[in-house]
Amino acid sequence: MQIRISVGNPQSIYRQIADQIRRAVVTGELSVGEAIPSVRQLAKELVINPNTVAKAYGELTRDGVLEGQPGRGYIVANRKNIYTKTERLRRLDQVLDSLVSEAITLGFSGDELLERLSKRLEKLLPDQSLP
Amino acid sequence: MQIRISVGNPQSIYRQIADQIRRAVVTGELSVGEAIPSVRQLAKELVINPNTVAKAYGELTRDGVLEGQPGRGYIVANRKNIYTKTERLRRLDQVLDSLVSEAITLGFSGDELLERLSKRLEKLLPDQSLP
Amino acid sequence: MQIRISVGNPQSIYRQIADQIRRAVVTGELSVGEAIPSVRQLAKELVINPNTVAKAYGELTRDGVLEGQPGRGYIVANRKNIYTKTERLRRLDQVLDSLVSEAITLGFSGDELLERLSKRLEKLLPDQSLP
Amino acid sequence: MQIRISVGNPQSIYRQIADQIRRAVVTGELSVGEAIPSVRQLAKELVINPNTVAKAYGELTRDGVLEGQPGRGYIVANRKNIYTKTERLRRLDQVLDSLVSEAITLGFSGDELLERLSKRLEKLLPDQSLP
DNA sequence: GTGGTCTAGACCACA
DNA sequence: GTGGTCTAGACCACA
Repeated sequence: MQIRISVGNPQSIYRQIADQIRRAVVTGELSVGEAIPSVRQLAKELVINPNTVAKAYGELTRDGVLEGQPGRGYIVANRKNIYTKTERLRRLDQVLDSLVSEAITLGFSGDELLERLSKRLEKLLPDQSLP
Repeated sequence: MQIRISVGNPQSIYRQIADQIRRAVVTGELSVGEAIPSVRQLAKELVINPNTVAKAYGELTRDGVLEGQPGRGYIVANRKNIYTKTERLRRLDQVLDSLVSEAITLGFSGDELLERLSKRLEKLLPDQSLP
Repeated sequence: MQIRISVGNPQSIYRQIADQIRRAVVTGELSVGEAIPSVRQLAKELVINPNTVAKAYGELTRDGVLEGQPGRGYIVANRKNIYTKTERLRRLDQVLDSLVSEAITLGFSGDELLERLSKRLEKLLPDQSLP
Repeated sequence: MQIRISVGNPQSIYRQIADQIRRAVVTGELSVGEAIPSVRQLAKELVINPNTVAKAYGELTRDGVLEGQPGRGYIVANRKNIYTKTERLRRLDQVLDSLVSEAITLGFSGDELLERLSKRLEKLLPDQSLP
């Protein structure tokens, strides 16, 4: 898989990496058990500090998206929900609130936002079929 | 107008203030030319650091929502959009893509995500009616 | 509260810090809403790098033990279970397996281990009364 | 004797090997003076790096569980405890305290913890009978 | 080779 | 003042 970062910093670098891996897992570009680039390899490729990559991988591991194979890098983990329903909603709402804020700042209305999300979902998840 | 902040961390305080003023302008609660509380007055009222209020007003001024009246505080500006439609959509989509990955990772489906966004919008923007 | 670290490294420094704060919360030495030392202050006190303290606080925040107050440091969070029953058991078992390993290495039998845990519980939680 | 490893990450591979040999010695499955598989043979059998096996044997040798027979592999040593009772308890308590904090943080009570430890012991040490 | 920990220190956002 | 991000780089554990 190909990861790209942009220094035009809307998002921090480690977040850009984590997001892209999340997306690749979600879209099936990466499958369970598949190895991802090692911390050092990716850092070299992107010309960033290994610590930054490690931070992204660490977050993904804590969220159950990746799994460290001691001494042999990271693989895509067999996903399962580790958070309670309440906690999952809390996390979703937190992200949604940021989104709404950002949308308002950009001058979009609630309806425009909903419609645009719909379109992105169709594009990102053409074969809608998650739990 | 009445501004409220909550220390519950989801959003930074300056963003809470800026968003509330944006909404008030957008819903017509504040009209063009109307004066808003001074930096010091609002900071005192909310028991927060004046820098925080100044940061919010500064962002709103840069975005053309407010207009500083040297020596006499801020008034609601005659608003105009700064970004082109394309640029605004590009920025929104960036945030939306991040949201979708995160939501799916948390185990939500596209439909659940849309529904939840709807609910948050009702809560955050009860009197919907944007430009 | 007083945090102490020892370079005799059975545990990494950030882990020693996290453990001690966990314990202080559990025993009631720290109560909900109480502020803990700032990252920089504690780092200075312990003569270690701020990043190391930040790592400990970060873990505790992710586990819902602490809560960051943007710009104003960390406080003890209102605890709630964020993990599913399955995940909580998985995490407990992981720690238990390490413990058993360590106990075996030290030459203790299973019965001795159980008995000793009993004693430690009495000492650490004299007023047993958790959910 | 039959050694099994699992790549599921809880314990490092070398530790899994060392623990299994300790258990076998302790339960009498391996008796004093008995030879164990050579580093290369076991590594080949488990399809792992010989360094990993060597690391396990090294630790066991330092702890007096095994004895290297120059040129002829390792045998089970006539075991003696290296640490004093006090030192062993001190080390155990350190791990136990860490366990208790973590368990309570995860929402388990002392009783649940004891019960769960019991279960893990049954699973990990089915034929209980230590020195 | 792999990742994990830690330091020293810069720079930024926010209160 | 607070924490967050990132770099450069050392050293260690493990495979």
